Amino acid sequence: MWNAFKSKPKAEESEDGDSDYAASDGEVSDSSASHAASAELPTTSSADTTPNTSPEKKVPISKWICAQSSKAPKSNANEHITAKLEEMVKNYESTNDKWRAFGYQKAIGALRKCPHEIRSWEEARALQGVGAKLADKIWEIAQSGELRKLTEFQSSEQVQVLKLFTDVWGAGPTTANAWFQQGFRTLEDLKTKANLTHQQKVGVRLYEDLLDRMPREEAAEIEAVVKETAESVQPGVIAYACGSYRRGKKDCGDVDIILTHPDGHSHKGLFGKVIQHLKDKGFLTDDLVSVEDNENQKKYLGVCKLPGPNRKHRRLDIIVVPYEEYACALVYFTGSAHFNRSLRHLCKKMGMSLNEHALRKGVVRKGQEKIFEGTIVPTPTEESVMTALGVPFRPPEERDH
DNA sequence: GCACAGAGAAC
DNA sequence: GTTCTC
DNA sequence: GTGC
Ligand SMILES: O=c1ccn([C@H]2C[C@H](O)[C@@H](COP(=O)(O)OP(=O)(O)OP(=O)(O)O)O2)c(=O)[nH]1
Ligand SMILES: [Mg+2]
Repeated sequence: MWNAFKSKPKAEESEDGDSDYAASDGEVSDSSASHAASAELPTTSSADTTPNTSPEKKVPISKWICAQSSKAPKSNANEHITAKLEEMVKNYESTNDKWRAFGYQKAIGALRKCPHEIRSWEEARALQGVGAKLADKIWEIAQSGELRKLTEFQSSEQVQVLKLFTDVWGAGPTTANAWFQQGFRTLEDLKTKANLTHQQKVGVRLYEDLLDRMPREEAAEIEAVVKETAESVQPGVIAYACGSYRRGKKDCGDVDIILTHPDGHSHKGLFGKVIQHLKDKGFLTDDLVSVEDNENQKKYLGVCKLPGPNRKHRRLDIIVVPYEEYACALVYFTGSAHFNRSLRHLCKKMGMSLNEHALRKGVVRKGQEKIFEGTIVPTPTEESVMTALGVPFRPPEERDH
């Protein structure tokens, strides 16, 4: 029988990441030579290699999405197209075809930024990230309003079930497919017959609540609870909601809170205390990722519920970071994920590296592998992280790629 | 044919 | 080491 | 999926 699931290439080291990101433009792939040419964006004006200080490689930055504001035309003139392509992304993600999903996501970003409606194949093909295959599909939608490939997915029981299962927190494509192969088709099957990890049990039990997004006002209430608790445990603590909330989104999938302390050391031991206080209050209802014996705990992922009637369970993520890493941690935790991946990809092209801990220069890689870590570039602020890369500073609202 | 970010935690 | 998530 |  037909199998919609994309198997992993057998051999070693499959790199990876996950499906989505990209979008808008630039960020072409890679390989040796510095990009130089490439057709590219209308905005590309040559003469824009990074003003980056000295030794790093010169890389034109105008085409990288992290160097551009995410602000798009108020109304998406190609909504009828992007809606269908978004569906395709979900289908491909659930079937473990992450790089194909990645490609679609990139094209969607370009379509969103496009101020006019795409009507012809040539218009579509001219967009960064749209090749012949996607131009065919975009043209098909523009012409007929339909996408046969999407209809095909919708009539596949396997794909529909994989989507249902990958929406369980803690279950990805591999697990979802294993369940499908075992004959499971519904959440009830999972509850009664499947082997579930702790995370997946919580995910099934709170399935609906955890798929829901909350209004930002509710996220602000959750931020306040954590902030007050942290302050009571360690006066002077810095606590902010990042993620989509900090980017100003109207609704948030969860609340991402960063904790640190300006004295440089009082963040130590904070984790255990804050989590314990929140549990004593009855605020946290379930843990998803939380290190038992703390001290070096980096993150807490769990579920909370505000007091009172008619409240849903909400996902809450907390990270605690040393003050010296605050700027890089803020950039990371504010996102978006696409923005981060773009920024990190750009770093890599420049012979640098960026993670939630630090920005490094003089990094030596052999292929994908890092041979020498390089040295830390001091970055006291978010702005310093971006300008060190030659990327214009963007406020959180403009990093919503 | 290669690269598409980089890391923490659960199992 | 793989899977999943941020 | 795209781009090189
Ligand atoms: O693959 C990922 C996922 C997340 N992040 C960072 C950016 C993101 O903004 C932040 C918080 O993650 P989350 O999944 O909560 O994303 P969000 O941007 O807050 O969106 P949502 O409203 O769905 O929570 O962590 C990454 O760097 N890579
Ligand atoms: Mg979030």
